[in-house]
Amino acid sequence: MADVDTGGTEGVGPPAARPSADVARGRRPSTTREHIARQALDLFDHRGFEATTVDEIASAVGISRRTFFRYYDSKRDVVWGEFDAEMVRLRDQLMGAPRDEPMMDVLRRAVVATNRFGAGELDELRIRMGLISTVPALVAHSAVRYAEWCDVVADFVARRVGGSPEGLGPQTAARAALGAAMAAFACWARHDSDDLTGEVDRAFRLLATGFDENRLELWVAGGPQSSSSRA
Amino acid sequence: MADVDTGGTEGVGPPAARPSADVARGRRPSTTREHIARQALDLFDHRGFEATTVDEIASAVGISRRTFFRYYDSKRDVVWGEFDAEMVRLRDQLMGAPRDEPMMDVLRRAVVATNRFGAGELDELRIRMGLISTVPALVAHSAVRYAEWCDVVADFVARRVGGSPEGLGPQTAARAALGAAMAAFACWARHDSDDLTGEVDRAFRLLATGFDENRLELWVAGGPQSSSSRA
DNA sequence: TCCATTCTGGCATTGAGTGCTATAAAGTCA
DNA sequence: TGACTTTATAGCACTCAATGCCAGAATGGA
Repeated sequence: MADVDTGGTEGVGPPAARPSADVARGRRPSTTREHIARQALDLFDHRGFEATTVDEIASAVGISRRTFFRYYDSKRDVVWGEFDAEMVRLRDQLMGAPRDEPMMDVLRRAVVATNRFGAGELDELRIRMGLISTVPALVAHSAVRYAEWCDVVADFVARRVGGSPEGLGPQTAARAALGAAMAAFACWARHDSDDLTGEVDRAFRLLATGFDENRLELWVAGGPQSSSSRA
Repeated sequence: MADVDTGGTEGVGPPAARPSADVARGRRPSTTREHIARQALDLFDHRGFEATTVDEIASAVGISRRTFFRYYDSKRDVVWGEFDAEMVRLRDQLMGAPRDEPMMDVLRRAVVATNRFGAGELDELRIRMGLISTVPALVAHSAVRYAEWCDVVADFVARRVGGSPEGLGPQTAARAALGAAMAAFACWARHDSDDLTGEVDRAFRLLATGFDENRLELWVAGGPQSSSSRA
């Protein structure tokens, strides 16, 4: 697990890794991660992910191929945007929850909370999630990116039930929760459910009730919505 | 999802795809998928997956690089061996279960049943699973390979609870079940739990009870073993 | 022997990703 | 203004996975 980070971590020093030093020294970056991501997503959306080469992205942005790889470690990583920041938010949500709130409730609320987006972000997010859940190379890469997500959840579960985060219990809970979240995102990205929050919420209710086939109200779309689903 | 199959599916015609025709016509294959897999796994185990090139595998087997790619679509696929055959077994297990047996029980039994291995296979399996759950490139590829597994489970769940296999319910159940299975395998491959069946069994009991943090007996290793865990 | 079939090997090509180096652009300090 | 340091960029060379193409080897059948 050594290439999970987003920011380039190479010999010299990547542009985005500058921790807002006192003053801006040295040559200024000629572009931003966001700008590259926008151009790239546009190309991916129109021509397809595999059909778009890094050279094409670079020249669309107006930088060299080599510079592209200083902003993103790989072509795949572009689709993930600023994923790391959400990881911090997730951890905060989980660790900050009251101790007496049921574990699975905390988990559901945390995932819902970290996935609340403004109307302006939703279009781009749908493109991102659509790519991630359909393009084989990105489906594959998602496993690596989501490993970090799993670690955070496993830590949380281990605190609740005791034992090591590496143990079977926390690992199983974390990976199952990941599955639920991925299913919600994929369904939302595919058909035009305008209620991402509701999908996440329903998925986690199924998870928390052990997928009881007798509680049909949990399985039917448009079932009882949680209060938090009215974003 | 177009490159999920194991057997090479290229222009000419792959060796392993021959459906046992009447007689053996044409030049005979100079090796087998199994032979290649053995040599490759040996190299991966000793030198590491990334440090082993396809050229090295090919020359270890005594074939050309080009021929390697006629037996396996990619270097990653070698680690997966004959994964497709198990997919058929899983589907049979799920579809053949009595209708009145609880859904999650069927699922648990099916996964346990499709993962029963002889003592002779366990060493190689542990190497395989260790690689799959640690090497980033293989962790990534696992998402693509397991997509098929998810489809099978989602079909089964959809039959039980109604609705489309693409719907949120079946997708969530399938991906969560996959998470449970992966956690069990990873834990077994990492520390030397000699009881793969037991790990799978425990993971699915957690899943079926909604990860209830109050039922501590489910979370503790060595808790109440199911009858089927005595392999 | 001729022929169709099947597998193999070599060659060329594409595309991702990395290491190295020279250079451009910016601020700092004298 | 002119070194000097810092930071970012471009270009080149290289490795490696993967794919298409084609010639040729091995095999059985007519």
